[in-house]
Amino acid sequence: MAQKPSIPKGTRDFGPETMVKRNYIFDTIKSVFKLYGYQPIETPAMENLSSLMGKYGEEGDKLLFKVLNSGDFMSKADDTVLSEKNSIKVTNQISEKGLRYDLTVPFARFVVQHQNELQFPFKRYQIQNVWRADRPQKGRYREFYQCDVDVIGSDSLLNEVEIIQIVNDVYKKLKVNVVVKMNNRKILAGIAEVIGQPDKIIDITVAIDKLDKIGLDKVNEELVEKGLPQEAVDKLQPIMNLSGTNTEKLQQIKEVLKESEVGLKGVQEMETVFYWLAPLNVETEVELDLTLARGLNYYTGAIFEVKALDAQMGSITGGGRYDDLTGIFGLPNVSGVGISFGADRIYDVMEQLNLFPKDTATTTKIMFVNFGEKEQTWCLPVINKLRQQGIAAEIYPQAGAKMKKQMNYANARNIPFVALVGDNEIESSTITLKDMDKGEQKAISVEELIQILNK
RNA sequence: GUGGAUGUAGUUCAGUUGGUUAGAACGCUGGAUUGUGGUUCCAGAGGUCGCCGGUUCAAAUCCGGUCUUCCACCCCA
Repeated sequence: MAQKPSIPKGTRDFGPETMVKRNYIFDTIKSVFKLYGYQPIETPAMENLSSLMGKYGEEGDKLLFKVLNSGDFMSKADDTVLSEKNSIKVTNQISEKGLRYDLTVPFARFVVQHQNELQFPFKRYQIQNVWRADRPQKGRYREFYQCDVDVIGSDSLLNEVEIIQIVNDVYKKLKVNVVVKMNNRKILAGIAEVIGQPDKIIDITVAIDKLDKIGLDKVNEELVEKGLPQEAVDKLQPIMNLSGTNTEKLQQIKEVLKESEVGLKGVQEMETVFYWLAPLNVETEVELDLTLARGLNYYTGAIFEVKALDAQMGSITGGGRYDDLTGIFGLPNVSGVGISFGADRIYDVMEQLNLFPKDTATTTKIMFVNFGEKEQTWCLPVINKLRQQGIAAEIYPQAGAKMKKQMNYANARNIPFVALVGDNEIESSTITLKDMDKGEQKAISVEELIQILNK
């Protein structure tokens, strides 16, 4: 007895209607990327585990899918390691490949490996799926697509400005209302420095990040729990209570950070970005949010996060600047900045808000009813002609199938026109064209048919 | 990884304190209509009640395990 087929947890099949909508998102994003001069690359689904481990923090390592070695890997494994039953050590013995967790780290690897073939600053885009062994929920999958743009080999803040423009253009095209939240790791480092806890920066940022969600009191509790002295937590309070416009916030934070060189550098970077952005008439709101932390620990400068305004969903796009990602792979001092659009979450948001254009559902424009082999033979050259004109056309493949069945098929597939060619039409060299929406039909010539369908 | 909910026809869901042969709507197939779909009418097919085990004379219903989906935490696109 055949077992019920299924797919792994957190993965999905996509049917035709879903794919049409997904492609709409991919095409839109891709068109904007190209418009700004980015070039496409792809990298393998698998990377060497050594390239992936340690880049996403401790949590990230756990969420990596590891691929077993090929062959009789167990016989080669060290017995003492196996008997220890330590998962991490055993993994090292039996797995040396893993599925990519994001597109940024493979990109850094790519840049280092191909540095001599690339023209810097290198602007690339990459649209591929990534895998995370997370527990699935709404808007969280184990396999999902990221659409990344990065520019590497330039530390100009113009790139940050460009990324904001790209975000604006993409969401304007998709008709999704969003807010771009921005922060800077240097400011966060400065804060840690000023309160005398520079090595606690990760704990501090992770806790501050939750301000919206759990409130000030709980954040303070968590900070104390993580081993921060009370006086340091106290010093942090004015920062968490910042308010006003971006400029006002920066003004206040500058005061707090006046002792910290890094911190002031961060503030200055933000000021520059906002200054250059101002005359560009970007409609999307860009908000300085000092509670924005982002977990990925390779970020060193600007960090971005984009949230949909009209739907409840985690961040749908995120990124930032990384000063030394390529350093780990042997190419130091190359700065990059990029951002990643989460296609699956964007899809969920657009589905919720009903933002997909209706006509994307149509594929074939006209279907020829198949009355029999003789009629079929007459129709095929006509269909060829239509296709040469770029008109999507097809014929029902079963010669002489019941009319009702054929019409039903066209209707179910949302094909807007049906052509009927039987004895009468062949005799007079015409085609009876039926408009499925209006239900009207008329006899016309092939030339007229092309004209009507080309509209 | 921790805690909670969920699973019944292709789909969305009913199903009483455990009690004959598990239902509805929509969809599907055939017919009314042999050159006309979307409306209507008639008929029909379709279920190991997620999976495995246990309690019971008897389990969709109670218990345990497991998997899926969803929710919260963690983290994130």
